[in-house]
Amino acid sequence: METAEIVKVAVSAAPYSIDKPYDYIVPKELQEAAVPGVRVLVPFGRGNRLSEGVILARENGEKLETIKGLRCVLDKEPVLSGKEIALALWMRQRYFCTLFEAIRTILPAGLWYGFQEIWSIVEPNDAAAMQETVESIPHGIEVIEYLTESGGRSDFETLESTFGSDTLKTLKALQKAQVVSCETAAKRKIQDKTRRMAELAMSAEEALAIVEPKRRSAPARYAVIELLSTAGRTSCSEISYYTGASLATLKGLEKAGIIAFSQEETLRLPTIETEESGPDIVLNQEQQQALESVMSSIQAESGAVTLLHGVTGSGKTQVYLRLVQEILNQGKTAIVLVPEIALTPQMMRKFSSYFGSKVAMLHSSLKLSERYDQWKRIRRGEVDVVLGTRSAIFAPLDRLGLIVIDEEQEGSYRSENPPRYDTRDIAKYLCAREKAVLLLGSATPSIETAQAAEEGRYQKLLLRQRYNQKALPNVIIADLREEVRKGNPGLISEVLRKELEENLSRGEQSILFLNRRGSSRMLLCGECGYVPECPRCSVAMTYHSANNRLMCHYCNHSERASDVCPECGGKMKFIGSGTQRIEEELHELFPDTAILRMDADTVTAGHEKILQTFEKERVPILIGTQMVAKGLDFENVTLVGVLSADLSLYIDHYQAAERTFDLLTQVVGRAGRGEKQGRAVIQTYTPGNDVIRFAAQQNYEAFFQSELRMRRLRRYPPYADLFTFTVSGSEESRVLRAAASVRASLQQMAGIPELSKTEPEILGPAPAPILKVNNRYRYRCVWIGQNNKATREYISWLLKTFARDHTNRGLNLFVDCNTTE
DNA sequence: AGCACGCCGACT
DNA sequence: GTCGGCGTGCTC
Repeated sequence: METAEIVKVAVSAAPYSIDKPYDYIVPKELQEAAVPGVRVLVPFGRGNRLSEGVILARENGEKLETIKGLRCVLDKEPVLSGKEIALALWMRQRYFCTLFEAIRTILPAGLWYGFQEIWSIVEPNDAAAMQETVESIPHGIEVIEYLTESGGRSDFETLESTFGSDTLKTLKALQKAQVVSCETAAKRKIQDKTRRMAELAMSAEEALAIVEPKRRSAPARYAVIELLSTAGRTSCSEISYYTGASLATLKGLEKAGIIAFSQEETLRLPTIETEESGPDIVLNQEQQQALESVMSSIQAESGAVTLLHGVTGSGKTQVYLRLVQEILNQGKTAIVLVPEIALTPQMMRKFSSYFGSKVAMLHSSLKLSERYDQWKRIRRGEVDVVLGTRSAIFAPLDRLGLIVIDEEQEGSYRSENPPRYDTRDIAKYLCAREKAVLLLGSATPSIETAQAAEEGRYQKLLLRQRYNQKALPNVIIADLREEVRKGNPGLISEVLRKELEENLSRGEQSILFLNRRGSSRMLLCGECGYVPECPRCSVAMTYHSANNRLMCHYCNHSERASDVCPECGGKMKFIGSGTQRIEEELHELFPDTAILRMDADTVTAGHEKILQTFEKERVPILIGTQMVAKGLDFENVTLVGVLSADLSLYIDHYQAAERTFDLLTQVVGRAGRGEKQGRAVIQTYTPGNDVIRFAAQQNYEAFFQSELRMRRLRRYPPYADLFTFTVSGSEESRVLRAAASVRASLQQMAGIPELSKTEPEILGPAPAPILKVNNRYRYRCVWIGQNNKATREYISWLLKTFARDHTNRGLNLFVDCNTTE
């Protein structure tokens, strides 16, 4: 048996149905470079087109005929460690994605290459024979002529755009005839940034002696040498800045051998105004106890999970900061995660005031290059604390001791694009592996987390005291049915009106929430009721006043907004989030009162700006949708009104109650942050509803118990796991038929003894909430069972079988566990 | 998925 | 005979 160096490669061109580590032989010239964790180019498939891949492992194995050779290595050193490769393998079986998709998620986007196929003319041995062959190939002459005009070479994209969809065929034929050749060029989207540095190439005395005589005639040269003799190695741009010398002057000095150039890598990091270091953190007794409990878990190195359940304003952040300090003292590192919206400049400033340059921030407003450079810093070990949103969980920290997930119930911890990972799962995996502690912080923990804590699977810590002992706001429930009976058809109830009046007279501020998620506006025909829909998706398009266009959020389709109905010729009018109507109603009730509104139309002015105006100018009333519900902290706000508490309650989703409770609790918590007692009015059509009652009482425990009962009854998480199978395709009838076949397969699956133990139930097929997106229809089936290894293995098998079945060509099937939508 | 191979019908 | 339609099967 002949042996050779073989590498296992995760190939990007392999779809899920055939994904596995593929073997490749390492050619002699790549023996050194081809190590696990580096990216490579490999021939893949019948056409041997080059595909990007990552080496997972290397071994000495049998040199089989079928094994192809590695084409080239793209990295000087590994971009993935062995641990990260293991994580990718874990993610694959957990989220039904390919290895390469998992790897792409783990690494920063800026690291990836863009590939170009460059086709070029081969110098012919026999020009006449070549001419003949080219003529026999369809479009051969045109392509060759084009290539000749373009200097003998061109990239595939350009060729395809000039010659159409048959271009590849022509090129392949020409390649076979050895008239053209193809090579793949890789180009990084984000380049490493370097700067030119200069230093003296001789002693300072010698250098000065050379430039001194010409001090008058060449002052710039003298100034440069003077600067370098005191400052040492300096970047060329800085030298130019301080001396006014041009790059030409510097180059002249280099040519004369007086100074020497070198390259130094620089990192593009966002500048944070470094404040003086923060004051010592003083914890109250509860906080201190929590700190000590977590510290002993860390000491125990058991990879435990702790829930820190602290009411709004109980100072969870203080505990996080102290914990991180302790972790750093032990020579370990920490990741602190916050929800998408919460990573405010204040939070960042706080962390940098305590941890200075040891902390790296990863948030959504970073540029691709900045994000990539932060990643490099972390990987080099220059960072001990990472503060960021969801994807920061993949920060390549060594010696990890602690992961904090703040407001762990937030939906933004789940990725909305595949692989749809849940950050809490990844964090649990990492902590178990590193024997680190996972701390889940929340004022309203998710039901799953609270149950795990109740059952003792997680350690549970409570913070009951509000900071400065402030009382929770008084909450009044306003029955909107009663208002209708009394003949008040408006959006503002009698109770709320009175409370608003009182606040106005006292000069205190109020916030009114409309329980709607977005802030979008739509168009509607005032006569026939026609609403413009996206031609590719089954959704109404939203109106953007900035460009007077209708846009679709699902496929990015956009078209000019017309003020005449295309159906009946009637006049189109706006329907919005409702904030405008509320504003109008308030103007009638309180004619001379200033009102601020935050919605689609005011978005261009900037949220920050509106909030600043609200705070500084003490505008009496602010109206907004859910986007203003979170994280606002205004001293002078003593009244909060929820205009329509029920709206999020009757969404067909197992988390509807949990989300409503969470939202109401947060909204109510906005009132009375300062010295004065706060009040909240919750308007509802269902005042008897438990969720609303418990939220009004700020009684998490009661909500949790009742919701848990409900979940058990309905077989929702955490008592079962819901796997949603979505089939999509461009022909509705085929999609529906395929979805029915998925149901049949699931029913078969339910009969397997290993799975029937979990008493699976199957629902559907039913149309997805948004039937059509991007011209693809979607139907779903749901498997209610348990997310365990056996189930996942059968689901994986089902997915692969579906993809391999030729009757399903053009259709797509994907699975999601305990989905967000 | 993406690609080549192969087996049939319509044509110079 | 040959060109090109799509059905079939594999990807180290």
